[in-house]
Formats: sequence, C-alpha cells, structure tokens
Amino acid sequence: MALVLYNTLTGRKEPLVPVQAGRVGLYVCGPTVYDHSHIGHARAAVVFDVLVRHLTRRGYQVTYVRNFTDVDDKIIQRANENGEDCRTLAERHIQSYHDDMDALGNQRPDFEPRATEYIESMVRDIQAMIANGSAYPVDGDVYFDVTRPRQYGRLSGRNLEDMRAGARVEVDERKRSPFDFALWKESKPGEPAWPTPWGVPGRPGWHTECLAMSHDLLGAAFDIHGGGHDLVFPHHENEIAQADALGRPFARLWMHNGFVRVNQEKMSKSLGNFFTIRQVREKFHPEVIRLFLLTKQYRGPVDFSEEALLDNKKGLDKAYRSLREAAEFGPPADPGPETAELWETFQAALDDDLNTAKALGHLFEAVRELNRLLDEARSGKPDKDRIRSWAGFIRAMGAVFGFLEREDWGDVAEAEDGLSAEAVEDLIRQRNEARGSKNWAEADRIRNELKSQGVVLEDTAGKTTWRRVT
RNA sequence: GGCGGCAUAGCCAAGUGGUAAGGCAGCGGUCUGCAAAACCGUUAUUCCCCGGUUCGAAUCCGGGUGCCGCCUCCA
Repeated sequence: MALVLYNTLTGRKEPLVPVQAGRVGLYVCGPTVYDHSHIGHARAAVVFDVLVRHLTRRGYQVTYVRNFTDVDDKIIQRANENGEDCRTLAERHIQSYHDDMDALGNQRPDFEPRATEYIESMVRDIQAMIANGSAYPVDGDVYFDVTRPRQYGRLSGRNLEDMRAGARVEVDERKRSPFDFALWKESKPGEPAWPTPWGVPGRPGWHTECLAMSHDLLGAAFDIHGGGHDLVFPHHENEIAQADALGRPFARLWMHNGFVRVNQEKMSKSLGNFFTIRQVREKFHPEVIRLFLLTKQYRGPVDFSEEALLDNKKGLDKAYRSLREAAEFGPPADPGPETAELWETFQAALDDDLNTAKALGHLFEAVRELNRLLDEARSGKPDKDRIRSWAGFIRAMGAVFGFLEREDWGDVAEAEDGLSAEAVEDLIRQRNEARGSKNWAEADRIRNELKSQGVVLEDTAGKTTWRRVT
C-alpha cells in the first residue's frame, strides 16, 4: 500500500510521489529564536522527526531541512530589552532549542539554515519581484502585492474579499492592500542591516526566508513543506504567493501539525498558558513527553496536562519493564516471521498519514504478547527465541517512534533526592532476611518504609527488584 | 462576517459502509506469605441530538447543538 499524507493544499490525503524517485526533500519551518521553546514546538519537531524516521525506514533517502529565524522584530525587541545584541540572543536560543530537541530524542535535520545566512538569496528574490511588478517599495520598505498572484489564498482556502482587514493589527495606509506583506524592512539605527541593490539597508521580512532557503537547499520543486497549523496563514500562504510571483515551482505537499492545548485552548505565548520544554523536563522524562505527543494523530489537537503525562509514563514503564525482563533471556533478536503480520499493520498505520496513535496501539499489543511469553517463562517453559524475537520487534517499533531505546529506564531520574541505591539495596537485604525467617511484619514494615520514600519493591522468584515511582 | 476542524466508555484515543484497536483508571480471577508487576476475563447493545439513504452507518446525506482554530506574533 502506498504511503499517503494529507495535503493542506488539496484538502485530501495523497500518495507521496517524490519529485525524484526514492528521494524526499522535506522543509519544516523552525522556531524564531528569541525565547525558550514550549511543548508546541516540541510537537512539531517530534512529528516531523517521526515522519523522517518512517520515510527512511521505508527506503526513502530523505533530505530534512529545518530553519532558524534569527532576524525578526521580536528578536530585536527582546535583545534591546536585555541590552544584548541580536546575534548573542539568537545563538543562545539556538543552543537551548538544540538542547531540548536532543533530549527529546529528535535527530538533527540534515540542514539547519539560519535566515541571516541567506540574505543574498532573499535579496535576489525580492529584487526579481520588484522587477516583475509583484512587489513595490514604500519609503524604505518593500511590500508584496497580494493581488498579483492568480490565486492568493488557495492554501488556506480564503479569498481577499472575505478577510477582515485590520482584525488584529492596524491597517498600514501606505500599503495598496491591507494584506500586502513586508518583504523587506528598512532598519532603524542600531538594528541589524544588510545592503540592497535598491539602496536601502535593512532586513528581510519573515515570509521570504523559507522560500530562499528551501530553494537553495532542496531546489525549486521539492516534496514536502511542513510546520504548525498556525503557519498556514499567513506564512505559508505568503510563501506560495511569492513562488507564484517568481514563476517558480515549489513544495508539492503541505503538512501541518495540530496544536498542543491547555484546558481546551491553544497553548500560546499571548494566553500565557504555555509550558516550556525545559519546565516539563524537570518533572517528566523526555521519552514520556515524546510518547504523549504521539498518542494522537498529528493533525488533531492534543491536550496537555500532568495527568496525561502521568498516564503515558505508566504506559512507557510497562513497555520498559517487559523489555528489561526479556533481556534476562538474552539480547533482543531480529523480529521473526511470527511478528511479520503485526509489523505490516504497524507500518500501514504510519503509511496512512502518519497515524502514530494507531501504530502505538499495535506496539502495546506486542508488549502484551511479550508479557504473555514472559509469564509462561516464569511458570517454567521459557521460549527464549520467541521472547528475544518479540523484544526485538518492540525495539524496532520503538525506533520508528524514537523511544524505548534506553537501557537504564527505571533507575533513572529522581535518583538525586531520596534514598541512594545502596541504601535501598541494604534495606532489601534486611527485608529478605526477615522474609527468610517468615517475619512478615518486619518485612512489610521495611517495604512500606521504602514505599513512603517512593521506592516500590517487586518480589519475583528468588529475587527482589525495585524501582522509583513519582 | 468568511474559512476550517472536532464531538467515540470515568479519562485519553484508533476506527470513514459490515457489526466498537490500544493506553490510563475500575471490577472479578490466576500468581504471591501479603503485596507489586504480569496475564486471563470484564467494563460503550453503542459512537453529541434529530431526520434520511442502505440488507446493513460511529462511518454517507440533510438539519440542529456544543467546543476549538485561523482571518498579518505564533509550532
């Protein structure tokens, strides 16, 4: 079955037919680096990371580009507030972003271009748009004339007549249409500025950079352009308008991930209801965040809450526990023929517009099967080969999602506060001595004491294991 | 005002014509000194409401209701 993806441009799912057979060029809009990233940014990055993993797994050679917007009004404003220069501010937040994304287990894109590295290309494109009349200068700025492309609004499904001018922002009377957007802004003294052929030093507007960078790194016609749903209008609409104005082919398929919500509302800076990734990381392991973000198909909204994270932590614990027990029967083996059917079903779910929620269901079916085998093993009939094969299968599915790859799950996190591992094991020794003499009261007292310290014991045949819970 | 999305058990969430995946929580059982974990069974005669099409609909059509998003900050 073919891999299909929902295309915002056409409003339906379409088979992925690459420009060049076997290769996929993917461009995803990255963050504007003036602040730490929140869970919404994490979702976008995780979704497209899983897409890349799946496409790669499916045999495509993927070129993944994700940009940094490192020149922009908000960056200038924040830098001024902090009394530092824009470059320093941007650099710090690029590092912060990398730190978060690495922690979440996202692979680095093949290219991470910065807007400031592509000014020349942008100037080239803007000049071409001025030359063919689709852009016009006003004072020191340059605006794009939205009445020029034949179908302005085709991505977001709207037309100029029905839009509300000035709904959120004062109408700039100098523009021909209120929806004309800035390609170039004249710089005030002290602001970042680059020279131009039209004589006014300044900086680019937001909407040109992705056009220039995708063009230079992936070629004019490429396969997939992605980003958060809030980029559909105006950002991506305006990118398409410029490509049209330049007579340039552009991305074929447009993918947009849904929002992360808090109490039924979009997580956003303006509502103040956002949680930064680093905040959430203080309470939850990054793999838990990752699992949570994949529990729903990427196009729908996902509701953020501690309860939801906690539920997912339990699910991940369960899977890791099985893998750890399976490891006692040897390292994970290549998935055998027994798992082939489920593997196909799993892949088919991802082939269908990256249905991670469905695929995750299949992963947990495999966990249950592995636990069944482990139960049989405990009752004295170990089938090592099958155990190792199912463990390998679960790992393989985990690899597509980018989790279940740790060896130290359960011993990690929270270890800095509470009892040391030595102290725990000492108490376990004391308890097992009590158990040996059938002193159940003392054994239970020690177990309860550990439980109050967040350590849960599990007695299995001849051995007591422990884990920390939050 | 325009455009778009969503509504499935206590919670989260798959399922787009053939008789309700999966996770969390709950209940009963097995195992255990007791637990924990795991497994087995169970938990929606029914998919927001009202009509219609069909042998058959959560799934298609029409009409409601509710929630959300976008209409130049935003992943």
